[in-house]
Amino acid sequence: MGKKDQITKERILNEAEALFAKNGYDAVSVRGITAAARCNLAAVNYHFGNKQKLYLEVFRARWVPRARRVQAYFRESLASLDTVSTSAVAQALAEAFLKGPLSDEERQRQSQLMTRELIQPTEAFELLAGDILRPFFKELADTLRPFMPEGLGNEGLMLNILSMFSMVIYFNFARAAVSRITGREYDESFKDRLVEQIVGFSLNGLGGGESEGA
Amino acid sequence: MGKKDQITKERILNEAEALFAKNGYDAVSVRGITAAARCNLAAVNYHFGNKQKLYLEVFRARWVPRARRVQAYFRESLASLDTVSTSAVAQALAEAFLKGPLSDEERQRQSQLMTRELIQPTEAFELLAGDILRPFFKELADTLRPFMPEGLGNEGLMLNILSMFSMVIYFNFARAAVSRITGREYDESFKDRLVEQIVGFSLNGLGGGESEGA
DNA sequence: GTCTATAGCAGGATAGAC
DNA sequence: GTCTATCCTGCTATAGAC
Repeated sequence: MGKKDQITKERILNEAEALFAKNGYDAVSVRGITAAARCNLAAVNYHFGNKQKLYLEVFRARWVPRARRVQAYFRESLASLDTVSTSAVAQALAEAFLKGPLSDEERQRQSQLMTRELIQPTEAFELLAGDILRPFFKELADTLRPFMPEGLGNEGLMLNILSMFSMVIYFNFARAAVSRITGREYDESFKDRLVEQIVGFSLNGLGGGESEGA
Repeated sequence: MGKKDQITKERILNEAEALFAKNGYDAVSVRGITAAARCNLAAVNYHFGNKQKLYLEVFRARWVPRARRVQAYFRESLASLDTVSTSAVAQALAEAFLKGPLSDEERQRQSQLMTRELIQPTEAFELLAGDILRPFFKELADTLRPFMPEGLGNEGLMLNILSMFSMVIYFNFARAAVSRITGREYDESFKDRLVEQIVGFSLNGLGGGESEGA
């Protein structure tokens, strides 16, 4: 993004995204956004109608495309392998989300925006769930299905995927707590460690369906 | 809570907690709180000083004590067993958090308040992490340590605990997404299913090959 | 498309009566 | 301890100049 002459609309979108992710919808004022975007207060209403529509546009124009980039990265990681396995899927998933194609700042924005919608869904949740989560989980299910025990139903498979997913997003959004508990900063070496952790933890959970139940 | 004549201070705390959990700090107004508590606007400032101090008091007077109840429930579950195992710990943990001593409403409040602080820590995070999370994770580590492989350092053990924890809180706070993906409501039978899922998934992740418990 | 100016209202907080 | 009345700040949104 070397473009200094970004049009105002783009600058607003960028600053709005950063602020909404960091502070949440209600804590962010249109004044704060336009000040950060070095433009006039009225620009938000001119370009987006109102604050709520700007928030939705952040998801449409920023969040969703980045989620697709992460998914594409995941897909290419898998495609580059000779043989797929559960551990390969877990590895590709954890790497895509924790190291993947996004900058560290983008990754934080992405997971903060999503987690806020998971806690307290708004209109944006429909977009997030319908356009991204549901299709992606479906894709993961299709990929993992051949490796799952025969007795495992679709629900069991989905819960396994959600369990993996919970770790991936937790280690992204709860950085403060994770750093405090482990005493480690989120540098490259710790992210490698987290990928290793998620893969190791998931691998057994995914492969060991037979130890469930009584 | 049959007391209709709760003193105003208590009513304010209750309503404030519900509103802060549901909508987040910034989306909640002192006017909204006092209206819900059927008292005067000035009562918040009289009893708590200001809005921020009321928010902190919600954690001190409501969140922390409830977290202790959940921990006590977990401890008693373990203490009631003849032999402790990794699967028993995972089971007790998942049950304490997903079924445990709290009402469903309390459970939602609790995890929403915590998750908001995990995404975006405020002063309350110090309380939450210092008084509850850190000691509890330490306790879990001491309990699980004997069952872990010799090669596993403290960091590995902590990451295992955090992995379990991530599932537990995810299945509490991301109800909307989980329901949407699985197509299931959070009734008792589904909560049982989630406990089973967390135990099964964690058991192997924790390296519980020696899984003869419960 | 970007600006200034302002309407119109909701927010936190306080003063002072009771 | 609870109330009413009020201050003042900051918010969203719009009108209209340029």
